[in-house]
Amino acid sequence: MGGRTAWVLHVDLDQFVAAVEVLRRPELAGRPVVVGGRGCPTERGVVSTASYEARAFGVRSGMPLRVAARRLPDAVFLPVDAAEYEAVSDRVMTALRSLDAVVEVLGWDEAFLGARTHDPEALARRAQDVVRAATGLACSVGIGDNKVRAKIATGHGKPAGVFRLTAENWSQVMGGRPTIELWGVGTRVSRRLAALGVTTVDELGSAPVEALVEEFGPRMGVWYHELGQGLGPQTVDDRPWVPRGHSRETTFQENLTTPEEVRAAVRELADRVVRDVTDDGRPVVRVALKIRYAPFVTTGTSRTLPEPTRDPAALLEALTALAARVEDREVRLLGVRAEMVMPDDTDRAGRTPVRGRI
DNA sequence: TCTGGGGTCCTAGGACCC
DNA sequence: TCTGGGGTCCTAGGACCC
Repeated sequence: MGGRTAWVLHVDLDQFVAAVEVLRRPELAGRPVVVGGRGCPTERGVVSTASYEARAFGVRSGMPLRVAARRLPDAVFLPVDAAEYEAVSDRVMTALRSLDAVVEVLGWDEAFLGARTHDPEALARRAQDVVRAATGLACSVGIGDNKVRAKIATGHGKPAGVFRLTAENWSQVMGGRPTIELWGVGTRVSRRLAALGVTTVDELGSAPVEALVEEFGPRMGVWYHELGQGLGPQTVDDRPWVPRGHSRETTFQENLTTPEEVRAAVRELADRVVRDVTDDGRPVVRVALKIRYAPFVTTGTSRTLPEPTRDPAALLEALTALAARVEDREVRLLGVRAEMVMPDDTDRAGRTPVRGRI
């Protein structure tokens, strides 16, 4: 089919978690809905997703629930129901797979589509149609000549729209914007860039790569330089994601104060992680414990096992042994993690250094 | 304002080996 | 005796994403 060009589309559900809640409680439509934690706005926890009505009052993802409740006492506060979002997400992805495109799942509410077509906008509209037909949910679609541009384009299409971002309009659309609007640049990196005199996307793209490498290292320095030019990977990969590990963590509503409490909590988390890796089926190579001391100081400790093992008793022993390294101070959070052997055919080479698949 | 939970990947320094 | 350079593994910490 000569002439068809390769496109990357990025599909992103609009206010996914809040929209799913409204879907099963239609009476909430039009009301400010805030989903987060256990749904109790006086507890420790943050906003997972706020509906557009709640966002109008300044409520944002990541905001402490207590702050959200102060801004918007009349909002509907709901607990996170991961099982429900996963089920709806499965229907979304199944709908997308009915299209003539390669589908790479990025998380509950996001996917890349790879396709060769004359009319990417038509494919985008079809994606919106099949998702709406299957679930009743709206999504936005970014169209790009690579993943970076497609992903960033989506934000310009929200809500429920389609936006195209390619080499042609990259500089016009993004050139004057702050670096933090790039996918993979957060507050820390944008601040370090500003210290180098780089504040806009165009400035990042034209900065000397040596200076970026000196500041951020050989991989990240080069990656940021390319990001500034809108360059990025083009390959959409539909192979199922293989997790590197499993972890469980909890923030305690009241800080733990004794070693006995810490041991018991680690034990409980370790039980769950051992169940998770047993379900997964691969041997564990490394175990780790994350500790957040009061008021908010995070640290960690880890150990590579003498040899990979699937034995639940040995894993439990290795995980709980890490608890002995916790200092005798008030503990706000504990987290337990196990990393597994990766199958031989997992190619790390050439992978995007953009993190966070889920 | 007072900061979740589940992830991934990168960097740096020290240990150890050749 | 005083000292190189490179490679790999381990651990801790940092940053980012959804």
